[in-house]
Amino acid sequence: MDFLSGLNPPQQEAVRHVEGPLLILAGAGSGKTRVVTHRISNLICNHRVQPESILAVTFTNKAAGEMRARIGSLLGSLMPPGRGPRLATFHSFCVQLLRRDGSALAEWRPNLTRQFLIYDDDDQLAVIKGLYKQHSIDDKVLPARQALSAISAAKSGRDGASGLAKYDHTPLGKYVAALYEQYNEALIAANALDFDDLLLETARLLRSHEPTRRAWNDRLQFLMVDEYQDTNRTQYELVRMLSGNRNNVCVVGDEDQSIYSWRGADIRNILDFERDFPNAKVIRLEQNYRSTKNILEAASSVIANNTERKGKWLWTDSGSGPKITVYQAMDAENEALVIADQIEKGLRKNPGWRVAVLYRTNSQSRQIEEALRRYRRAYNIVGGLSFYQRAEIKDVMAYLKVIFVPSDPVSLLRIINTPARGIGKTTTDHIEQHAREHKITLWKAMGEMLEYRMLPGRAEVALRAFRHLIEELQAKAGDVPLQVLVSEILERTGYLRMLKEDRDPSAETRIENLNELLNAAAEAHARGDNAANFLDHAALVSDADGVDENSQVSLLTVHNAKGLEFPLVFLAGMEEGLFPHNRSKDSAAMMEEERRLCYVGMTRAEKELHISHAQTRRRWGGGPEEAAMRSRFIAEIPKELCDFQGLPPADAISGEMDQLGAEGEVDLFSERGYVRETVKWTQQRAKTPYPGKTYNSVENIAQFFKDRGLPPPGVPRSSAPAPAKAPPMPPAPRPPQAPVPIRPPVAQPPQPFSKPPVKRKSGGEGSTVNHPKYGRGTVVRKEGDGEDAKLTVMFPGHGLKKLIAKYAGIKIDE
DNA sequence: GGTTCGTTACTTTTT
DNA sequence: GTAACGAACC
Repeated sequence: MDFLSGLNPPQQEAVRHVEGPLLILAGAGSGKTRVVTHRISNLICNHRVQPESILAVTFTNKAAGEMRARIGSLLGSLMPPGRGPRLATFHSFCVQLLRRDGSALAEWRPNLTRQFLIYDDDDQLAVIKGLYKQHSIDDKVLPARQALSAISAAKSGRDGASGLAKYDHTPLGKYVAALYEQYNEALIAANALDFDDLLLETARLLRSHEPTRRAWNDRLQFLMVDEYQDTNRTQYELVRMLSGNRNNVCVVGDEDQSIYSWRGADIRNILDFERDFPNAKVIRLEQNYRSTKNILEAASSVIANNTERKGKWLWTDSGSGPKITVYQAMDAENEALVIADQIEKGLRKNPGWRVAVLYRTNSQSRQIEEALRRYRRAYNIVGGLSFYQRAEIKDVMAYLKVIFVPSDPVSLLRIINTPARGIGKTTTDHIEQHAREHKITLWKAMGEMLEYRMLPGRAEVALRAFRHLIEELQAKAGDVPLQVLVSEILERTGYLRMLKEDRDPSAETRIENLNELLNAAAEAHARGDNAANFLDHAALVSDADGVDENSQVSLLTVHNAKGLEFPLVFLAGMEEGLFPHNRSKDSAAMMEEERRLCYVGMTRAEKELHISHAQTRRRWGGGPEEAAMRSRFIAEIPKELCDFQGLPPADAISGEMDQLGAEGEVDLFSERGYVRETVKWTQQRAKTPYPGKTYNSVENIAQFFKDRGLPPPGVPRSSAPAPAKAPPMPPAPRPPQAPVPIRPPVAQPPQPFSKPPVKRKSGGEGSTVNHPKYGRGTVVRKEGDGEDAKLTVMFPGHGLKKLIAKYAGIKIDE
């Protein structure tokens, strides 16, 4: 079978390459995913390579899934059913390997069993804070977060623990080294691995345990690594050891897109590849298939200011396309409104386009979200606080961990008094002290103290009841499906009751999140996952996994946009101090990374790129408006490629002024008042008065619309399982009068959402169902069939609910 | 022991 | 604008 057609010569060369090391320097948009998938297919189909003996490492789980799907469709029936290449991120591959062979590590890491827990960021922080408490270290002297990042840098960096030496001469020095030791000891004692450990311990296992290494070298014949420029030292070692003597290793990367040096990524891995793997073949992919000429030239001009690069100049066959608009807003609010306005205009012209708003910091999303909500435009936000990071979800997951691994101190302390059950600080302090003194786990200490009646009466009763509760759940755990266990946790621990009795409006959203968790557990069970897989999954999902292609508008950081493309891209907040970020101003190397980040952002755009910045911006809510200068990166774009718009820039070159308003149809010269007029009109049309209160947290979005008896505008947070697309809206009457534009031309307000096509079918989309709690609702979307079908149902007064037919106990009306 | 309220610091980027 | 913490109350 031919996997070469439609590819350019260097792409073909890469696909044809079989044995030996290969470095593919793939510029932005040069079709590298295509090359990788075609190459894997070629190996399987034409070179009789067993699919399982290929390991391809991607940057996100989502990228792995997409690659799997593409290879599947390339090979079709040629792929033996139920088989396929191994596709994973470094972290998830390491978890698989350690869950399988990790016991051998106990020789070097006492206590380690294959049932280890994965400690995420929160867990790590809890460990540090526990140590602080133990040693009475003041968090103000050395913020726990800072200690953690120092420890992580020491673990994953090139210098190892000696990297801590730089703290020696600081007031914190005496703590850091000790903390590093004790932190690691705590994890070892808890049979837990943090993200760094997953890589480090896998490397140690392969390095030190020959049978394991040999087995994996036999198992894996071909290795591929995507985004190689963002691998760290440990990942490099893993690549070396996994490739064995064969050196059938193919790495794909672009030094201009290296944006993770701050978490240990080492650009030398790609720069030195030819030295590390002698006889490596190098292939450059320099034809860009993604962007217009203008966008590509602008991005290339920016990145050309970096010195630390191999140097290349991408080219494209495509037309020049429109100029890049550079909009100067009065303030951040205006910037957000103008972006929302431009999204409406853009989507009216090109209804099928997917749109991304990219920014440097997550906190910038708030104002953009608010602007989009004013326009009633559904959006998908990636990152920020993800589903599995929410307190209520973490609480329930902590119960699961305690049930299966009662020795885990972090989880135990998290839930021992959540909901409040009379086990207070004094009691837990006692238990912790007892555990430390006798060098036993908290769980054991708890047992001993109960056995020997070492606690005051009230505390003892409470603690005994808690222990009993956990033991009962443990007894059940093995026998029931995961979702039943989760539901038992919610009921028996009183967690659900606690939320139901909570008058705080956010409690309701949290209950909804827990329902989502139940759904997720049911799905996991249906897939054949057990509790351990479920916990692994929760720890390893990444923000970028939450990108939803079905969503028309996505909000995300530039970091999360890596590897993605959108016809219409907004790059917001291009100001000195923000992008490039203030913290990167100290060193030239960090500034170059900011520039690479800017390059990544710009090259996401296929058709149109809109850059914006504000003259003033508040650093935080209550603070003052602070003057902001536009980013140096804007100045690095050739002026003839730009269309300068918005307020006359204070720092503008006079020639730019001529451009203002000259472009005719699309005019971005919207003062705040003008955009407000547009918004007002929009709201009249949609009959959704905007009360002036800011609904700035995700929880509040649902509330906002619920209060008004309206369906929510769309997907709230990406990481939560996504509800269906925008639900039907009541038809809006025409406004009495269009606003008098302060300046020409008028922005057309967005159209109200049209009703999705209704299929009349029993239990299908459009049919009515009856739910025991929510009453009658309309099925908006249906996935799957029979009793396993997943229904997204609109319940008037309760909003959108995603249900699994079998568990929800709903009746379908005919 | 639990809850409420006021103060504080906070914003890079994330597997 | 808000999350996290601690003091002061119940």
